[in-house]
Amino acid sequence: MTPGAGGVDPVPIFAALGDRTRLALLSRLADGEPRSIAALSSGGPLTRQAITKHLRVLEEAGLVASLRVGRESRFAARRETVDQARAYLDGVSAQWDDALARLKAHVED
Amino acid sequence: MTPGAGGVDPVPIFAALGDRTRLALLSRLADGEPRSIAALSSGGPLTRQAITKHLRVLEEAGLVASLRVGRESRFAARRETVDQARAYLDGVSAQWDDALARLKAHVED
DNA sequence: CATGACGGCAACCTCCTGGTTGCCTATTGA
DNA sequence: TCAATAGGCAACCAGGAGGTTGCCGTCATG
Repeated sequence: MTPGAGGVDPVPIFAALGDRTRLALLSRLADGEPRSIAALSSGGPLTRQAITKHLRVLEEAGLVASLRVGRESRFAARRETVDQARAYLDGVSAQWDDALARLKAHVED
Repeated sequence: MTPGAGGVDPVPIFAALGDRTRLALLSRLADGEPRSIAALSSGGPLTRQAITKHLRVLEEAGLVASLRVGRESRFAARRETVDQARAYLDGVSAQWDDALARLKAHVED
């Protein structure tokens, strides 16, 4: 968990992203428009229940937020969490750069 | 899989990242230095076999590359694949921006 | 050359995950 | 008011993931 070290645990985020169905759901929600469970499960081959479970996983990872409105619950993507995942990967890359920089400095001293 | 659309399948990459042990391994390897399986499994509580399995998962996701050297196989992180994951998340964020931009344009027309 | 370190292979176990089905509650609206 | 729609809850199931142990091949070296 070394890189970034920004409090947030990236593991559940990546785990949530590591499933095709969930990644597709997030992608559909990534325009910011909240959608109901029924809307999200219609069309696809999966049961409403399966979609619900995936949405809960995304929600617990913070990638999505739900809001109950009348008899339906609308889900929308949370950009913040996506950015945290990006930041973590940035940290990993930065580690590389630092190592290279140190190596270079050492060679040039 | 919509965002980025750059050929590479991001799902196995995120799935590989979505495990604490593997994320820690990648983090240790992210300085570019290749390390042997024995080196990577010494210290931690896990068996060499467990570490090996995790390394194979990382390798199949393209996050790591192995090179046999004498009697040991050395693993090193592959920056390229980390960047592909980042690029995917960039694509997700971009979808947001586009939607907002379209909305704004629509309001202002 | 014989011994120890490195690692692959396979069997096995347990628990979690993705998915289904059935049923029940609540809200909507004709 | 009552039927239809949206969704929650729980049980259940198959398969995969993470991990262990045991054993065997290979390379290095005292």
